[in-house]
Amino acid sequence: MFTQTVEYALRAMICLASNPAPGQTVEQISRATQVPAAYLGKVLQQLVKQQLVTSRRGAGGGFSLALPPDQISLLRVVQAVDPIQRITTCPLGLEAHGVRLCPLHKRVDNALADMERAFSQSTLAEILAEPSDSIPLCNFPRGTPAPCSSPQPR
Amino acid sequence: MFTQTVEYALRAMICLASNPAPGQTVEQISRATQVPAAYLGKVLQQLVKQQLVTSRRGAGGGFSLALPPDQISLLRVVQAVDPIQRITTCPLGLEAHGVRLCPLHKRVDNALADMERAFSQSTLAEILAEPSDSIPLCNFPRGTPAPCSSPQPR
DNA sequence: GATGAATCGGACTCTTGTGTCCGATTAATT
DNA sequence: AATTAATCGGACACAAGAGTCCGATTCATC
Repeated sequence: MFTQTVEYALRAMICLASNPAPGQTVEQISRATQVPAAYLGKVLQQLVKQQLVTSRRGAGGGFSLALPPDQISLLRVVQAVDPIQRITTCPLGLEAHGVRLCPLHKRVDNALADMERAFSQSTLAEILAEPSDSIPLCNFPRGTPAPCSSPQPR
Repeated sequence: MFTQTVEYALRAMICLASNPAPGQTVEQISRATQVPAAYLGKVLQQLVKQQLVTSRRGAGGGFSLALPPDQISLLRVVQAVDPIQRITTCPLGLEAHGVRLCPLHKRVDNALADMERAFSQSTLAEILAEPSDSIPLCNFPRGTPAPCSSPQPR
């Protein structure tokens, strides 16, 4: 249903949002999100190009959010890497349908619209603030000693 | 978002449902749905295997619905050819998450659940019965002389 | 200025979805 | 029995998604 890339992008954005210090490297994000580093680089590029993320090259460089986490909806992330294509005209190209979709495509498009709405309604900030035993990307329940953002030795 | 195959399968099922006479051939369905005949054959095979469609080989053969149209939901068609994969366990394999999804994956899975629900609620029969100017697969507004199920010369 | 750490971009590989083609099989008709 | 109309299955071709690799570039630090 969703591409790997969308899943990866969401993880990366959550990772960036969960650590206030700017400039996480691909390596760091890769470790936290368990996304293959080389591919993660590509995904981050797309996010940079869509201006959801900023990057700095060279030593001390890395990636940061381009906006505060409460201003980035899941939808924006999804649209940045693999846009939800709404059905605007009849896929069969039937003239009689045109913009007035038939009942079949109307339903499919409505489902897509619901999806958009759902994703537009939650932001990175909201997700991180939500009280839950499971903290995104973190393999420790809330309140245990080792926080997920602590550097892990390799 | 949805694969071509899902779109094709839905069209084919609507086509079968819209014509009560059993045994439409790949050629006929292909013409009505504008799906490449050779590929449509593959898609129909999947629907046969999932027991939504029956087939008869040889002269006079073709495809028919295996169930009355009011007992076939869009969801069943979707699940037959490209199942919506719900998120049941943490995609990162984090033990602390397990079945208790984190807020991020919870939201994604909720969206998938909404999708399932939406598609489970409409049937082929309902779609065909819906009053609308646009009749599925048919390039003529309701009430015009040439019905979509009439045989087309080539 | 040299070194090292990092992103950036392009080229490549691998897998999967989409689509074609054809021979084998099945069944109705003549 | 021969012919014809149809599904069925496998092999192949092409394109796009997923993932790897490496050289070029940028920038901080020594």
